[in-house]
Amino acid sequence: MELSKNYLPATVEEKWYQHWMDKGYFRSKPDGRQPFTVVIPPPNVTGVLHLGHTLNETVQDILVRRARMSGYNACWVPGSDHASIATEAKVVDMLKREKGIEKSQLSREEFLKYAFEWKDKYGGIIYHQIKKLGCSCDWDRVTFTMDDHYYKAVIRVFIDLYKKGVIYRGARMINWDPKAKTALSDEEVEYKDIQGKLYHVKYPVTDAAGTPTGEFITIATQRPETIMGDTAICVHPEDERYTHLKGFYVTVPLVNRRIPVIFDTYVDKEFGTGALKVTPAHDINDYNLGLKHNLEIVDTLNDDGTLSEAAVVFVGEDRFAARKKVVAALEEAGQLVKEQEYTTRLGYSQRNPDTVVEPRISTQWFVKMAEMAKPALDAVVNGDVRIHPGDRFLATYKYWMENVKDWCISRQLWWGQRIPAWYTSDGSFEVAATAEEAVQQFAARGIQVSAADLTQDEDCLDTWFSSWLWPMEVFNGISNPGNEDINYYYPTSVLVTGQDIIFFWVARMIMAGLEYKQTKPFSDVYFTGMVRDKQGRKMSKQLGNSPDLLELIHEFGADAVRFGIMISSPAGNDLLYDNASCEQGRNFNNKMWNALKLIKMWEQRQEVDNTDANGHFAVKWFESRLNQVQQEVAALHQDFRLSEGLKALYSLIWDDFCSWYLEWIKPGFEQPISAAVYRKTIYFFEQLMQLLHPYMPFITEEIYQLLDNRAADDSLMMKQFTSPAQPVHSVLVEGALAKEVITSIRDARNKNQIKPKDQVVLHIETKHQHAFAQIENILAKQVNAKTINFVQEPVPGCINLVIQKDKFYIETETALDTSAQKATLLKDLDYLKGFLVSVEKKLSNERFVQNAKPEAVEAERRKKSDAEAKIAAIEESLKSL
RNA sequence: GGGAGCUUAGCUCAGCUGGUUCAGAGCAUCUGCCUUACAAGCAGAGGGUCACUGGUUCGAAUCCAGUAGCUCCCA
Repeated sequence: MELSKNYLPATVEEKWYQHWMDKGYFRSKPDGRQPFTVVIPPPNVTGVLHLGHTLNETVQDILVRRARMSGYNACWVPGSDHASIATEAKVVDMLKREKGIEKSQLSREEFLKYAFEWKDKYGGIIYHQIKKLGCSCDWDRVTFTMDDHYYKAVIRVFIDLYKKGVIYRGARMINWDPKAKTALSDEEVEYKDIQGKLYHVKYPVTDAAGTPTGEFITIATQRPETIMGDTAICVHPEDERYTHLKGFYVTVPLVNRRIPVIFDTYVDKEFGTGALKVTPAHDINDYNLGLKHNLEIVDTLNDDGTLSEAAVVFVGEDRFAARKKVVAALEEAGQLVKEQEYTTRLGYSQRNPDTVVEPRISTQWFVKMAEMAKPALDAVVNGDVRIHPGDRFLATYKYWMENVKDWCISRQLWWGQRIPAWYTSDGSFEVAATAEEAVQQFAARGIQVSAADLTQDEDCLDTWFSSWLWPMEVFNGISNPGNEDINYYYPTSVLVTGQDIIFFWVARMIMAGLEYKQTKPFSDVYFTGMVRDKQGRKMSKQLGNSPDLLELIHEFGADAVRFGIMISSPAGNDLLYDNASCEQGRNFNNKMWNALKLIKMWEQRQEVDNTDANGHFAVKWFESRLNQVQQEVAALHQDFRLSEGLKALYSLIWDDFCSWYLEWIKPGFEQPISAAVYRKTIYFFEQLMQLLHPYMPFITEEIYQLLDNRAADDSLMMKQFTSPAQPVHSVLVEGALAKEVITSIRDARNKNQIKPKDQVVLHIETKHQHAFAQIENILAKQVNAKTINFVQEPVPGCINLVIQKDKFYIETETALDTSAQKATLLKDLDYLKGFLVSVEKKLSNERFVQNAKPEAVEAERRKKSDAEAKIAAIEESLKSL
């Protein structure tokens, strides 16, 4: 079969993915083996995979494939979550744009029908991309957080936690997204530094009877549009500027409401004017102050961020438009003292990044976190759940867990699990799975109602309230506890995810796992870094610096993309993505492809003889080298240092196998090759492909299949690793010496401008002739030497080289520049002499000899004798020049 | 404001418990090669006061303290 000039990934990838699927290799069923379970961090159904996902999925596939080849029953469960806010927004948008329908015109059921249609249409895109990337997920296990069983599981957990008193309903200050018109949890708010203004506004002081004293208090505020909601002015009790105002009042500008001056140490005397306007409805700190001082709450905003009736002025205006108008009105009234530039931080909705979150008092559902946090914290602190890399995130995790606040889980949305709370007309409620059960519960309380009298809570649950059950419910562990799958696969092995969702998800999954399975959900957490562009900027749609995954795969091939993203991705660090690394991956593919072509050329040229392949130094050496790297890679995997594992394999394949080994065994033009060496070479290549397979599944399978005749069921992806033999140290040392000698001689040839085609005669003066005798042929070929002689003394008129303790004389017809050689030798000599001095100094230092470890002293002694031998060799060489 | 981390070659990063397997890798750069697997390649080479200042030590990129700069998390 004719092999193409370069490796062509497209058809190969298509072919093998289909083959693996057809054979059912990705499927997992419980059996007698140990499970290795990974659940995909559900990407949400709104989008496409970006490079961050790509990194994530690639890491998971590497772990899963390697486990599958190491005797484990590997199970990787794919899925996606419903992304309540983001998806609902997209569906609302689509309805308006494409069908001219407003959400308000639809019933909940009608809306959900559209949402599911939308999900079916776009949810598959992500799965398609994961497949293109070569991921070995068990596609029979795809799970969606709105699946029937999943929905029920979420409701079951809600009811259970409510009954345990962990979930409660109450009015609290929450984060409000006025665009999505829903509450958010604290974690869904992202803070950004903003250049804002501080407005200084003066409020006229009145006495208790309401008579103006003629005095004013000036406050500084960033949000003048909330003035109408002010219900007090607060000053520090020890602030002498204000102590005389005890018992006095001020009049709120524009609305002329009389509010008290209160005193609290909460106020910072140094900030602004030292006087704080208190707006309990619109600021969390003001809210707390209000609670403490029994202040009235005047909510001046509607749920869409416009001013409400309570604001009296500018009713219906958006909060930011109202701000301008209020400022203008204050100025006109002469109550605006000054404006000042001011840097502040504003909270933005994570899912509507252009929307400023509004603190708002609202009745919502909450999960009490303190009790659940405790065991989840312990699990990580005591190492039951191990976080990689290292414990860099331990401090963050600890801090959050120790300071965790209650979790607001209700969302004013339709796309999600509807809260199973049932209300009577007077507002009392019961939490139950169905209206019928609620009726019974009411009856138990002595309240007689019928199901028709009850209305269900309009709100749905936070998406993370479903995601935190993921490692359990993908195996129906909540909806059908104790089933075979959950018993076998749980707890899962590794969770691979971004560090940005450590609180949203990782922490909460641990809580849920401990609550419902009394066991951690996973043993290891591997945090990947963030993918940035090569200038270090975050990937973003606005910058347009995020490449499209399918285009990348089209351009370079999936293996090359996987390579590119892994090679530059040290564990946990951010990775600066550059197309160049995919190019490197593509070139690597090509290198392997060409090595295959070379070896296939020999297939018909085998010469059966009696030689033992291990008699060939190259074979002996590469075998050891292979074993060595195989051990290294295993150790790196233990530590989740996947990037370094890939580097080791890249170098083993490209440098050791292609550049050295293949050149060493390569027969001359149209010459035969020893059949034994050929078989061994096939074996090595197979081993290399197997080691690399988890990283680059497609090309490795393709090469594996082409290397030899394979049975129909023989697939590299299912081939089990064998444990590596011990590398032979002495052989590795000899190999390293051979490389050094070859490189040095080539360098000498270069420096002396000997043309590649010009042959030389090499004379070797060594005490270890046998070491060179076994590589004589290799050496001659690699340095283009006509003959090699072993000598006992310097050969005049040659290029002189000293490598380790041996001397080499290169005889050539080219005119030699001895001064350059001399200079090189003198430079080496100089260095060695300096080195020797430092070693001798150490050895003559009594404190060193006494204090240092014996091995260290011994090492120094060895350095000394080595250096002396080298110096002698160089000096001799110099003499002969 | 509180906390965590980082600073090593032009770029991206390795360097675990202090000692030449300590100053490394990949990419980029330079030189020479169209050598019958590969120019998406081959063969070589040159790049670094290990941020700065002190300290501990016989010995520090490595341990300690301080300084500067950068990044992230939290309020």
